[in-house]
Amino acid sequence: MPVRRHNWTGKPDRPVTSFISTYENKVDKKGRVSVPAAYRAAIGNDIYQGVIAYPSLTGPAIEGFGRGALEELNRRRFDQSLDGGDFTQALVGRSDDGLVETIMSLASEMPFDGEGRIILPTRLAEHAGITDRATFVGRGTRFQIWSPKEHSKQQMAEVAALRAKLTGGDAP
Amino acid sequence: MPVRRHNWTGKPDRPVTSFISTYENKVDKKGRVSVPAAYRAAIGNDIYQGVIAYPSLTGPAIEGFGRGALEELNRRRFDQSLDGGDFTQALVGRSDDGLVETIMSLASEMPFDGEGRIILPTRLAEHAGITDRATFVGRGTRFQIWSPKEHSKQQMAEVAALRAKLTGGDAP
DNA sequence: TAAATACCCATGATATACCATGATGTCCCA
DNA sequence: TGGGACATCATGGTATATCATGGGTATTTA
Repeated sequence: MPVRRHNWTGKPDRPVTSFISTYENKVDKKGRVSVPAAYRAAIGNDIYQGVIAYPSLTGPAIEGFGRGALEELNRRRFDQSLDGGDFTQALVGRSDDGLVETIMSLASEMPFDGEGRIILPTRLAEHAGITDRATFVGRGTRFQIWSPKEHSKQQMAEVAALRAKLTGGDAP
Repeated sequence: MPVRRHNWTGKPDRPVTSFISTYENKVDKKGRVSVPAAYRAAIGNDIYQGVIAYPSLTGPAIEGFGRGALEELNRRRFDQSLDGGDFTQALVGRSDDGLVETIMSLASEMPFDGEGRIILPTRLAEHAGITDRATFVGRGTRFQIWSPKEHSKQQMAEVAALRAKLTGGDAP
């Protein structure tokens, strides 16, 4: 059993690995989905082999991270509150920081099985409307999981908006 | 694959490489194309030996650059949100950052094989109308891949526009 | 004890690594 | 300066490893 250890040296010892491209995978009747191998490689250096996920607050999707990124975020949040002398926040949190804390409470750990699959918790799957297929969407520093149908709608909207912005206005 | 990952010291260990000139290469029936040796040399200092590409949002072409550039971009994005104390952005992204996030989802990683070739994903090839030949076009900090036919049209249009601007009068 | 989860092995499809070859370009020396 | 030796490059094909997927069985949890 791997011991949980953390790197407290202060600087990340790995790149913020990039999640790119989109993949559509099958959800079997046990609720398992393969995380795309490219994503696993990006997470691969984490001690904890799995992903952290929580329901997106802006749409019917699941947001996913490697555990390393999440801990990096929390560590820096903690450090910052100490550096600012706000020990109260470090200990009990502060109300106007509620968004991050709410997200933490909504997050789930989803460990890989031997083949690199995860089990989508029903709560998350329902939020994203995922039944038999799941679309993994790279967003650079994190990734999302969509139902293929919702995602194709979303992607068309995104691309259309960007194209309008690039061609409609005076593009650089 | 025991390839050592990026040590990510933070500063780029390579100059801003330049992609110049135009090359037309063959696409074999497996979808492989040789990346021009000159481009490979420009990317060569990257630890990741390959290119990142995504469909151009403004035309039938593929945009490409080295992977190192991508990691640098994402690392900065992540660090900035953390350093700026905007932890929410690190978690859910921000709407005005949509360009980067959409491109990440559209992008593909294309590693070199032993001979310096890449495999054009069908989605990208179709977007650019590439079938059996591909034209690599250097654009300075990045490059593009066109179907030869589309490219010659595009190039004629570009040259004509330039000529008009230069001869037709003094441009603004 | 039933249900849910973790662990193990199997398999077809596909992508990757590896090897081979001709053509073109470069360099060096007479 | 001519020409040959050599290196590099683009290209083609085949063997191998990896990946996504499926299912069975042990093991934990309620």
